[in-house]
Formats: sequence, structure tokens, C-alpha cells
Amino acid sequence: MSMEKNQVAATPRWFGFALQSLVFLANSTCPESRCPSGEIADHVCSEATLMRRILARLARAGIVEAREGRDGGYYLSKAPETITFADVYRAVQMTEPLFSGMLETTSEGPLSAEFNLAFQELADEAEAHLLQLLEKRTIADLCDIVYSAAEARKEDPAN
Amino acid sequence: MSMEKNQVAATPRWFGFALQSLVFLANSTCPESRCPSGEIADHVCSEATLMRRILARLARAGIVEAREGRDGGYYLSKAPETITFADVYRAVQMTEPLFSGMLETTSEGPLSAEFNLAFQELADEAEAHLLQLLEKRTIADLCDIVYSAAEARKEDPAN
DNA sequence: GGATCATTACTCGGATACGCCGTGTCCGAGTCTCCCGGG
DNA sequence: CCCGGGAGACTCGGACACGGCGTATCCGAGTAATGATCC
Repeated sequence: MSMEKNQVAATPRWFGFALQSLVFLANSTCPESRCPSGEIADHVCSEATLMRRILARLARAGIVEAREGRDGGYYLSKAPETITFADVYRAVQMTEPLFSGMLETTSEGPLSAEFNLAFQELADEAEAHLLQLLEKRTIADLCDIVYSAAEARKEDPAN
Repeated sequence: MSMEKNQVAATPRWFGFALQSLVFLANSTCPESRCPSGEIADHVCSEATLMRRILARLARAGIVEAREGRDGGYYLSKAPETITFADVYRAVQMTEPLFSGMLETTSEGPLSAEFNLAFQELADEAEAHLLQLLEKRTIADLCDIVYSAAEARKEDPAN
């Protein structure tokens, strides 16, 4: 197939960055405004190139859209209410680090096959539970939570 | 207190190694036999020092016991039926890599506090579910599964 | 005035180099065992 | 024959390098807006 061998596994931080980026996009896409990677990076305090790598994954999954050229940037392809955390999780090809690491320990040895099977079963079950949890949350929910909390804190700065 | 600052977070592979080590210990502790770190390392195809680091955590949690000197090694302190995966998870101070990484992304920025709160809530809920799953499995269960599967494969090597 | 086209500025995506964390190797401290000598 | 002591050997735990992966910096390719020019 295609040479997708480059960077098949994402680091855990990518998930948090992806979520924050999408929230930022959801709140500035009201009038089809542009959002270049640098601006997003400023808001999440990271590097522009790293954001581009993450957003490229999201673009490949159809969650965001990348427009090049002058005044280009990233735009949401779907309504924030229809983007669940599970979509993001799958988009960044996030293999659960705990379980993938656990499975790595069963690469060789006399009982590796048996351990691998048992660990795989556990990992599958746990990941299914996790996805079930992630399905229930959408970017729109996160936007509401974060921004309402920010406004409340702004109106009542008594710490 | 004590200088516990050294290596506070465990890598994901430690969990799998810990589980495999405990299974191996459970199956050779029938007559109080000894199990030095080198022997365990051979079985899980890893390094002896790494095993010692992991088993030291388990010893600190009271799951295994380390005896020094000639013919020393590690011994199970509890019955395999009473050791759950959750115990091991906590013993190695395994902070879920996905969630800890996600939380690292909320260290700074204008909305970092709000994101941190939201992410923490999600992480807590997910980790509670995970622990609930891990509580249901014991080392004894894993022993049965692994060794029965190994025997079945041995009796029927028709691959 | 309107359309066409070259210029330009700004973007994304990939290649390369640095830094850090996990891992592998070595060494010292401690202790249990074994053997030998004495009673 | 039984007991005590010393040597020995084997173990664990910690300190010091190596390697791989994630991250940051730089660069080229591409595209959409802009302005000038021509009809």
C-alpha cells in the first residue's frame, strides 16, 4: 500500500493537544475564520510544527480541513457536536500506551504466545471500555465546560 | 521523608514484565523455591537489573519478598489468588501514560486551568473503570490461562 | 470599468539535528551457606 | 559427634554510559490573495 510507515504511533501528549486545538478551532470558526498552525500553537503553548503533525492526522480523518496558501489554515469539517473524543482518539492513531507497552513484553520467550493472547484480551476489553467512555464526550461539550468555567472565573476573580 | 524522588513514573512495559514475573514466581514457589532475578529475566527475555527494579517496587508494596545472600531471590508474600492486577498496577506506581500525557498539555496557557480540570475528570473516571477491570483479574487466573493454553498447545502441536 | 496574469506573501508538509528518558552494563554492600577446626 | 567461627560465593540495589524516540529548528513546494496591466 502506501508508505504509511512513518510515525505510526502517536505520543500520549498528542491526544491532549488535539483536543485543545479542536476546542480552539470550534470557538473561532464561527464566521469561517482562519486558524493557522502558529496561532493554535500560541494558544496551547506548543510548537507550530508539532501542531501541524497532529492536525494532519485529524485532516486525514476528515475532522478538520487544511487549506494552504495565503490566509490558509485549518477549519473544522464537521460540527463540534458530532466530534467525539473517540473520533479524535482514533484519528491520531493513538494506541493505548499502557497496553501497547504491555504487549511489547510478549515478543519472545517460551510462553510469549500465551501471555500475548491473555494480554491482548485484557487490552481489547479495556480499550473497548475506554472508547465507550470517550464516545460520550464531544468537542462541543468540552467547549462549554472550558469556556463557561473561564467566564465564571473571570467574573469572580476571587480565586 | 525518604528521598523517593528517584524514578517516580514507571514505563508502560514494566506492567507487563511485573505480571509475567509474578506468574513465573507463582509457578515455581510451590516448595518455597528460590527465584533470583537472573532466572526471571531469562524467562521473560529481559535484563536482570530491569527485573530487579520492577521487583523492588513489588517488594515495597508487599507483594513479593526479596531475600539477599547466597541462594537468595524473590518470593511471593501472598497467595496468587489474592494478588489482583490492580495491586500490581498500583505497586509499580503506574500512572496511566495516556492520561498523564494528556494532562501534561495543560501546564500553561490562558485556559490551562479549565482544560486541566476537564482532563483530570476524564482521567479519573477512565482510571476508575480501568482499575475496576484490573481488580477482577488475579495472578492465579493468569497462571491458569497461560499454563493451560501452553499445555494444550503442547499436546496438540498441529499448530 | 472589467478581466487576465504575474507577483508576492503566507501557508502546509517533510527532512534534519538536538535533548531526554528508558535501557543496558558495571560495581559495591550485604547476607546466607558451607566447610573446617576445636571442644 | 556437636558446635562455633571464618571464608566464600551469590544475591540485591545503586551509579554510570549508550541508544532510540520525541521534539524543536529549518527548508522547499504549493496555493490563494493582490496589484498592475491590457482590452
